[in-house]
Amino acid sequence: MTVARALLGATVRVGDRAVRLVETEAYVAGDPASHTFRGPTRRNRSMFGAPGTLYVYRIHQVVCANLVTRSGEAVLLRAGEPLGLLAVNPSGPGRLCAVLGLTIGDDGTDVTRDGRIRLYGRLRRPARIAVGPRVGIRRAVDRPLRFAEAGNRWVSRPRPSA
DNA sequence: GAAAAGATTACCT
DNA sequence: GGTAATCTTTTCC
Repeated sequence: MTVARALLGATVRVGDRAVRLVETEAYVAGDPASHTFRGPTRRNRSMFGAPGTLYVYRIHQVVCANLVTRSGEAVLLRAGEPLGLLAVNPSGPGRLCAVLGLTIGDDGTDVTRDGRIRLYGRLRRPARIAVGPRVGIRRAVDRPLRFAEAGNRWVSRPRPSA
């Protein structure tokens, strides 16, 4: 979850589209809410890959992207601030992936080697980081593993206050 | 092979 | 604030 905080303010670029991350969630080993909780499966195999591997999964009719930090642990990219002149709304995991053009086909991509998908350092440091419970899950709901840039308009609702 | 659950989103009350 | 849409993966018989 150290990485989840460090990613706030970082830039993610996919092809010619880029966003500045303003909201993330950490999923760690032994976390009942994590897809890795019950061991490796066909879907989450990339989440056990090397750090920097992209874990993309489909839920309902939407896809969400994670960045693997350690084997079995990953950071969910929840929202970003559009860079450039994008008339889009990357506020929310599904929307963010749609904006970046990420698909299930990008699952398992190594961000440190792939040229299309890349991570950049922070443009500017978040003024204040808000921490709160994660959203949308049914297990371990109370764990404060959600991180967002305080006051940023692109943070998805409900906005963490602490 | 069939049923249930899910890290979502949008729309209705 | 609550529920439906919608569909893939997982899990159980």
